[in-house]
Amino acid sequence: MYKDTNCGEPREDTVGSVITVAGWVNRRRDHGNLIFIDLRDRTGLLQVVFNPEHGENAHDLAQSLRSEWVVQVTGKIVARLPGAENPDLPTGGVELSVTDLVVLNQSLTPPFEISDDVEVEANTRLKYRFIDLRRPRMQEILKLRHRVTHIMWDYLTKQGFTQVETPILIKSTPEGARDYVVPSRVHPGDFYALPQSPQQLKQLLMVSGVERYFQIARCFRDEDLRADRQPEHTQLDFEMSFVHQDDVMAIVEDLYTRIVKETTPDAVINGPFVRLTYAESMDRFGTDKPDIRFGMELTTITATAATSDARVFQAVASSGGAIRGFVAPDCGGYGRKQTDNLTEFAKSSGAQGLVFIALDESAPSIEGLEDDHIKSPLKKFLSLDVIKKMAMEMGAEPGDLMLIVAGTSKLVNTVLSNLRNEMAKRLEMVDPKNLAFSWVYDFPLFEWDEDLKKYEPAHHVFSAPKAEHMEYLDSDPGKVIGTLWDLVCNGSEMGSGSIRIHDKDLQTRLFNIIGYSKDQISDRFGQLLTAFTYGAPPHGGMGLGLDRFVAILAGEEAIREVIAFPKTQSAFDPLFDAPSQIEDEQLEDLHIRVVMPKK
RNA sequence: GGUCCCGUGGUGUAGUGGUCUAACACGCCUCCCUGUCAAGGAGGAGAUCGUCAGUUCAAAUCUGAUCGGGAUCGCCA
Repeated sequence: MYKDTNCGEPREDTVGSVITVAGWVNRRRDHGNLIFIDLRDRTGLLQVVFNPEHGENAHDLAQSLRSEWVVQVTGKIVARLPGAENPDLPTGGVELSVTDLVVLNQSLTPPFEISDDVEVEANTRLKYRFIDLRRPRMQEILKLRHRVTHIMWDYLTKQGFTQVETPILIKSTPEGARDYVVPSRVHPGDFYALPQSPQQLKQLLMVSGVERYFQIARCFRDEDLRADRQPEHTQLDFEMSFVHQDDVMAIVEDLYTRIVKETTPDAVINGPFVRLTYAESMDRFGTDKPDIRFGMELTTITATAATSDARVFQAVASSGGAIRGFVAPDCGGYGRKQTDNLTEFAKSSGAQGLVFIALDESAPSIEGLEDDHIKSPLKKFLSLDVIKKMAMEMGAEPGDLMLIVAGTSKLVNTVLSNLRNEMAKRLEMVDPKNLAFSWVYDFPLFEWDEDLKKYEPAHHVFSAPKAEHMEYLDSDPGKVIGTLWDLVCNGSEMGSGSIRIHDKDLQTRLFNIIGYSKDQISDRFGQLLTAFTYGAPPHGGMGLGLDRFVAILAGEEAIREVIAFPKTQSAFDPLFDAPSQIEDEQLEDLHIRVVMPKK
């Protein structure tokens, strides 16, 4: 070993001991005859002092030291001079008085400072990710992520789960996202696909009798990126036999609560997790991933609004649309600029417009509202009675701002849920330390796809319909509720699970409903259907996004921050310059010809 | 595919038609300095303002295109 002690370890009780440490020069303070170096390794910082009286050669050499050089130093741990202690460092009571210095490696001046409080452009950070990861914050996140997966391994092992690896080179079964694809050399013209998730594999493992499987599994999707989406992400994937919905939820709830408590003691986690049906969640929050840390729940006022003279409202109501809104408390004093800004925001989410009704705080009550208490672009179309009625339905008080959107119910929900989150952010209604988990369950099995004019699986095709809804499978598939749920935290989807179908005939019926042909079914799902004919146990499980979970624990918005080597929004890796062209010989081996797109 | 924001020494920012021969902080280099810890002091180097085209007597600044980054809708678990 190049060191017998870590930089973060020495304390007052080891004063007098002679130690050797090794690490990076974090900072240098050169006083001429006295040189201080903060030496950094994974455990922390240690001040080392070069004093010619204790090591002349070392002192001479130390004059050449620069940031990020890698050095090994030997010396004696001494107590700091009274008054020279540094209370900000755990090792701040002592320092290393150096007798010997070995330069293990020099370093160029790093492209940016290794410090948490320097914000560097994303591209530069990724190009020099190996340096970026030296920052204490990034080291902390890497360790946090490790601890999370460690607890998962430990906990699930104790619960009788077996970790099984599944292939990365598998078959393209296009459903949902676009596949990443790998050409085969041995089979000209054929391709593997990288798994979007190990869904079929884990179900096969249930048929194999594993009963309790888990994997920290890499999943790939060739879709456009977002702050919370990378081309490859990691999920805690698990599956259990002989379980019902509550059994699966109980495992996750216990596991996630433990992880939060053990890794992020400052966080305030709710328990037990809130349970909402999909229908209730859509009704109250307009989304299936509600942030339940604040109120401002949505109200439907279609009937009342339709009685007004506002043509927008009448038109929407008569065409079967929805008029909904929520109350932003104490925002009745918003000026033109602020309301314009909100309208702009609503439009960016797809709204035609945003109707607001500001209620002046000087109004004695809702009943006592007078005409000049009200500000609204639709004021002349809304009678005082209608406004009062809408305010009462929505629970508005004098001084509040009512925000209303009209349109198809899907659009209204999208706009209002985005707007609700935005208002919470602007009004600083959320404490970032607060982790509010909820289970959203009873999802519909299918969604009508307006473009394709057919039903699409709301989650995936393997979820079991509720027994009591079987009768609607053929008559009205949109009505069928599945044994299907999501885990949601702070408005972000953390994972989804279901009780799966384990019956060949039922699974085939589902495939038929979403319009798969016989050939497509046997091509993509033949192996699973065959397996179901050999004694498949009832089973269910979940896939839980690890990156999002760690990001929430770390208080980061983008999962990029919790992935060691992430890609940019255009799925590019500036560190390796990937993707890149390959040699002609490689293409030839793979029987591939490249056709560039026309400009 | 759409919309929006950003791109100025190594890093982060200021400058939004002429006074820019581009400013500031940090970093970097040289010298001085034995108690600093975001050390201090003195001096110095370093940028054709992402790229290309255009408007103009004059462009970092205006326009268009393009490239790159980010946010978001579509898309996507």
